[in-house]
Amino acid sequence: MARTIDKQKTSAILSSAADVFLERGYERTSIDLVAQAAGVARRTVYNQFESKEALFSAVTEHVWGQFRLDEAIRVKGDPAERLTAIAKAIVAFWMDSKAIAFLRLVIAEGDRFPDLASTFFDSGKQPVFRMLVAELVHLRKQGALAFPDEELAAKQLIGLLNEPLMWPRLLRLDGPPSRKRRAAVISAAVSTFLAAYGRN
Amino acid sequence: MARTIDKQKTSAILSSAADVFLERGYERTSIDLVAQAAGVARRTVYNQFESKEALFSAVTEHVWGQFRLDEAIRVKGDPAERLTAIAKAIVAFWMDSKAIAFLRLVIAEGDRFPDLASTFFDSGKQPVFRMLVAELVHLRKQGALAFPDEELAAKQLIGLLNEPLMWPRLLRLDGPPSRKRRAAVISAAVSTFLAAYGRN
DNA sequence: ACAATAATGCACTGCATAGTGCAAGATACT
DNA sequence: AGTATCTTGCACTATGCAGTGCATTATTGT
Repeated sequence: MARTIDKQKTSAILSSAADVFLERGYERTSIDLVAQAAGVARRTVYNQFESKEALFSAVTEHVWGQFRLDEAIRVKGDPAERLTAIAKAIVAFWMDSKAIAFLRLVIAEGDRFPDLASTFFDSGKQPVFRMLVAELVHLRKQGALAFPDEELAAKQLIGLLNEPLMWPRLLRLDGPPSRKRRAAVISAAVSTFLAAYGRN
Repeated sequence: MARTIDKQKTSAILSSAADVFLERGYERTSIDLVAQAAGVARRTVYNQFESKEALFSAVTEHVWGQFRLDEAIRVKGDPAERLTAIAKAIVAFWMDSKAIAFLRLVIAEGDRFPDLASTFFDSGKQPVFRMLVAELVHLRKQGALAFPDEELAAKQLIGLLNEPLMWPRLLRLDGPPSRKRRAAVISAAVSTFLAAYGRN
């Protein structure tokens, strides 16, 4: 063998395709556009990816890898500090505009690519959600919290964060929130949550 | 004049086009599909609407008219009852699967049709939001509630409702919630909110 | 230098679709 | 009945795009 597939071009294609798909959606993205953005011949795209659908799948996996939630969240201290740490992680996840764009894509193309929504959910939301539920159950066992339905409680906390911070961005009505704004929303969310379920 | 535009056909086109656009999105909807769904010649669609974009705009306006929030919300009683009434209205708004589909469309096509998102916000979310804010301010003036930022408080309440009830539907992970589930979420949201901000 | 293989460019097919033109038929007002 | 006007169906243009074939060029390990 004298030459192998150019890995640099492969990743240039993946990364450019990610940009284009995230910005324009599936239908309005042509292979021509992707090739041009990657500085590569269209034929090369087809040499490396079976079809537009295959490229799209590869792209979603690729993009996905960039969003892995930081697993190393320091959860310690009193209940307020522990919940604040998790809340910060949730908020940080959506800070990246690409994460928002990806969510838009999931919502828009979820019908045509059913795996997309479930993968997004399983790999993206679910782990945070599970961690949060586990933490809530832990705190309840300690007697620091009291609530009847831990899953609903977890969703409530997430809603207290996402509705003010993520919604307007999903609808393109706002840019990323300032550090101050984030801190205010996180603080209000944790306070509200603890006022309802805290036992102190 | 011996004949006017057939209003029945016009509304058949609008209504069928709404179905198709809401289900398939803008790009994947062809005028052929719309005409077929409406039981009308494709040429007739073009006789009545300038272009696909014009049809789409007419459709969004038409769909929009079906979603007007019920203005006749009975807000009376103690704070819990008053907030529950508003919460019910918010939840009811999203019960209709077409409202969810419309939201999906707004998110997906907001880029290509910038008016869409702002109109949706101004005519759809904003009125409820304003009403809720006004009610919160009213209750604060009465001394029944205490909070520093009424807009944030309103978003929190909306988040407590939407995160559990609307999100999974937007991502096509769930169907419409049962009456029981809705009641549970509304009750938990109002309780949580009052635990944080109630003064009794 | 050589050989193997990938990248490139270009022509090409095939298909879906937006939008137009037009003649024939249907419809409703007078 | 007569007339104006809308509807319909069909042919047609133009465009964009997915995907393929192939000859030429560039690259890289040996």
